[in-house]
Amino acid sequence: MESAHLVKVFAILEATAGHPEGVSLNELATLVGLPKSTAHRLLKTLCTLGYTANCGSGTYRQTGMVKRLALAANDPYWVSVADPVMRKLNKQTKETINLGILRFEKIFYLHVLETSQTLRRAVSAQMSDPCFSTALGRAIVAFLPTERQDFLLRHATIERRTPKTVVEEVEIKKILRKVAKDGFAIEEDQTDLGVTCIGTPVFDSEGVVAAISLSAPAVRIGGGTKKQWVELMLEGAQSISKTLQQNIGERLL
Amino acid sequence: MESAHLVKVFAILEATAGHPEGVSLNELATLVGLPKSTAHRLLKTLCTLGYTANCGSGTYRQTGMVKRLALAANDPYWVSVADPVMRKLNKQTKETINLGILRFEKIFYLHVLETSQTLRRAVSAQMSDPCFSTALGRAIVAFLPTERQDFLLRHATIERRTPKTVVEEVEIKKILRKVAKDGFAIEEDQTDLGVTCIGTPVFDSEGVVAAISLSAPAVRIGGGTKKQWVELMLEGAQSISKTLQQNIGERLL
DNA sequence: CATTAAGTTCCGTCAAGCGGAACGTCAATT
DNA sequence: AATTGACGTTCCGCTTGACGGAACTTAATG
Repeated sequence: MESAHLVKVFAILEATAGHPEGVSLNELATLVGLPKSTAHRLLKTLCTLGYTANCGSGTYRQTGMVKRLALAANDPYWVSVADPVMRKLNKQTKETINLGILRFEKIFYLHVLETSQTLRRAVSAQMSDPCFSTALGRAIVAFLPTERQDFLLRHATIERRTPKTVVEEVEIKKILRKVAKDGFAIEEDQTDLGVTCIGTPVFDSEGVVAAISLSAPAVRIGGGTKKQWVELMLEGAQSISKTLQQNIGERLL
Repeated sequence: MESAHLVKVFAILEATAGHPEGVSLNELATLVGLPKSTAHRLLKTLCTLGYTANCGSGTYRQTGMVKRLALAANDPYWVSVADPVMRKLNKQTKETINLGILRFEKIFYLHVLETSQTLRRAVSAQMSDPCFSTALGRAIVAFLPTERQDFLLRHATIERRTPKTVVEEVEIKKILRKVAKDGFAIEEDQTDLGVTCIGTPVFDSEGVVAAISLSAPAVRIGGGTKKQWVELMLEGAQSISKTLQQNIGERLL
């Protein structure tokens, strides 16, 4: 027979749509006509996938990810918001600045401003990279709810891009904790040998949605420079976040 | 382990989001990193559920249903569009006029204008009824793609509300074909004995999204009156459809 | 403190998803 | 017209993970 499973999942999603403040498990279960335990299991799965969230005391609500299902049209919007800030960073540092998002367990580049210097790592928009080895990825993942992090750790392909790429789950977890503590990610030789990246997270009103990163040959990132650039990147990301949060609802399509 | 299934399904949905014109199976499969046959199977399921559609020659696109997942906020919009028309019908006929939509295999009433007469069938917004026995439901289902109709026939609970309720699949199919041919649904004694309903479908740019119905005690619907009211209901539904189609995109949130 | 209602977890059963391989179909190329 | 290749679609045996009743936990109420 056909996927009865999906019918139920979507029924639950539709049902949560009408209740931005959250619905109780019971209400949901009766509304969609499902046994409590089944509704609960599905809801839990949806939570680990990030489409719903448990807002305490057993009530559930949709997250922004559901909107994003329909509105990948958001991509150009994010680019348009981030671009001015990225340009400024690009000018100040003379290095490559990227905007990336997490989509099906991979990092996709939405926007890339290349360094004007000849030694550069050439990426282009629409390309994707694994999410644990990139500063961009780490800057996003570290700020996701832990259940979603665990899920990604278990499912995302962990690819050894260079001999130095960290691939042990325990190590990755340690790194993510540090990123969460620091507020930014730094990565050396993880995706390409000789390339260092600084990644900083971008938040909308619901949490991380993207990150920006600076990537440059390690030889150009000295001690003082590094600290300075981290500051610039953090400021940049915060300024993008602020714009996103001010425009809540204005540009959802 | 956790629902790998859902991850894939949502990956596909997210991937289709960026391509309103449609994506080829191959592109999708490689984009989300899934074997072709798997991607194809999931896509087919999503199609029968109505969330994607096959736009010929093996390319697929999202339908408006994905938006509706996130935007049950559309409900008030539809009510606001339909209300003036419904009021007019209510005044002209002096009977109860309903606006309903199909949601997880049931008909939900979004808006009800009751007759002023004392003999009435009392429904209220937010209530739900089975989809095959109501004129409202039939008026919607009859205009859905056949695969989705079949799916509903197989999954929706077919409830015998009165001794006269039609419950045989073959009979229901026959009725739906007639509704599709006529452009409206008429139902007598199917949900409540002594109650007759006339249902007419409302379309947005993508297809049926709702229906309006008139429900009245059979004793008040004579031969001439019936014909006249069907005309009025058809006109009303068309006028609502027209408004919806003019506002494409304007009010998606 | 008993009682009820709601959320959460468990677990044996078995339906249903999986995906490689085989098959159709169409169009460009020789 | 035959050949090739690329892509969409279907098949089917293997195995996974969904199912949901019942038991358990927690919170609110009298």
